[in-house]
Amino acid sequence: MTNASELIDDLQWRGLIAVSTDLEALREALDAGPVTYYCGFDPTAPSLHIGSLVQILTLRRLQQAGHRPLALVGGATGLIGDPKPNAERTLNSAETVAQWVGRVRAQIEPYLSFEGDNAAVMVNNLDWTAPMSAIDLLRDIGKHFRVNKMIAKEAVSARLNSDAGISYTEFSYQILQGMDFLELYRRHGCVLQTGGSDQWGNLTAGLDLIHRVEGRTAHAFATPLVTKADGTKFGKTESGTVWLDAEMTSPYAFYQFWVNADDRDVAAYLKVFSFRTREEIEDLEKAAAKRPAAREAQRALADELTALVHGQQQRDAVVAASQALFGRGALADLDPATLLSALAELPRARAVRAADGSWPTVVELLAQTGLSPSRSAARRAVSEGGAYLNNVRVTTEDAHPADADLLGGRWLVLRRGKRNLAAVDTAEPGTED
RNA sequence: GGCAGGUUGCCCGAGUGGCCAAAGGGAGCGGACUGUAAAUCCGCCGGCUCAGCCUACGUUGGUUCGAACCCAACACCUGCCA
Repeated sequence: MTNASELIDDLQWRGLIAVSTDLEALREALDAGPVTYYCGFDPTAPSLHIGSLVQILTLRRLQQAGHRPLALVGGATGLIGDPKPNAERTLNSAETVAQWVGRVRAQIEPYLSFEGDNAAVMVNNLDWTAPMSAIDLLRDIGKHFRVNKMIAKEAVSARLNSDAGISYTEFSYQILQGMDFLELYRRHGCVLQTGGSDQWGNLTAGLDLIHRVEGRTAHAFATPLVTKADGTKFGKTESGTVWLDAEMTSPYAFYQFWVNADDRDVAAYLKVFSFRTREEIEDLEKAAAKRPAAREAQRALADELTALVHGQQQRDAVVAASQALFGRGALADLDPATLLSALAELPRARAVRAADGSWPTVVELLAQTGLSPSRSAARRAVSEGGAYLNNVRVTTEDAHPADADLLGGRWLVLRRGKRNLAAVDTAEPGTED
């Protein structure tokens, strides 16, 4: 077991502790032996996204230090909805939530070990919430919650002051999460809860409840909100949220997300997400400062996380694809296998010959593949010198691909700007492979 | 309920009868550039069958050769008074 000071120091150095209860008390508890701790994930979508990765990896870090994780998937809280600052959530059906519980659970499992003395346990708060009657909830739990305190919580007060207001349903959310901590304390001796800083109000609801009911002081710490230097929301790209599910965000897109991290953010991301040692991370920071254009730090981060989330094999495939697509060599020189796997990662469009045997113009293809939102934009891209066919700049607006351009006799690679790529398949419909 | 002001492109915001697809700023996009990052500079930034046409300045209708701009009604927002 890693000693407590080392563990806490490492978490602090990584910037993973944004707010916490008494850290000295937590150190003592961690030193006294393996601590059982938990973090909850609500099934609000069929997959978690990279924002949740901070929580998952924090669970993993603590387990690697010898402590015992409980990963809670909120079958009950997912039916209620955690108050968002701006708007009331739409309720999902019980079937949907149940299905998402299964998916989210399967998504978390690979990061934890279910063997050994500190084996992880998956729990679902529906198990203790569903059987409870309204009377039990109001008498046994509700009596310990002061409304004055509940409305003071940031999530609730923001909503009370907003036009959206807040439903009793969402107002009650903190009671359920507080109850979870109490229940896990009773069932598993859980004395530490982690979560995102936006959850702090909910974490403290549990601490208070345990204190009132059990007379015991438990611990909690919250990870910071991961931010981006340009002020936009972390975990989003032009094409939407970066999900952990390979079907929803391809491993290639996932890898590209990290490769494209801003220089100003990459050091912080390494600390939060990477399992590299402090020395290794500091070396990467130095390399980034010295030669930013090489972007070694981004590559290291993308490599590690793609392997962690999608596996070594996928990592190798997307790295090879990225090198092929962004490399210096001519695409025509690539071996067919590498070419095909690289193309598999890209958005795809199909092209057919016109009656006279010619292929559609590059402008047409840019619009069709979605690389440019309209034909006007595609035309502009060409006139600005930002359109490429097989990584060669297209210089005239009426340029057509020629048969000689077809890679492997069939494919075209289109690019707009530095990093937006798409594949065009020219095979006759029905004749492909 | 009364009075006053407002509603412009992704956002902020100028424009009060033709020179307005609409100033300026932000965001975004492209290029240069040191590998897909940043900074900086330059260019672009409604659509199309692109020297032209179409759509667009809250909604609907009207005045006019011509309207984002004038008039009327409606909707929503803001301020002051009750």
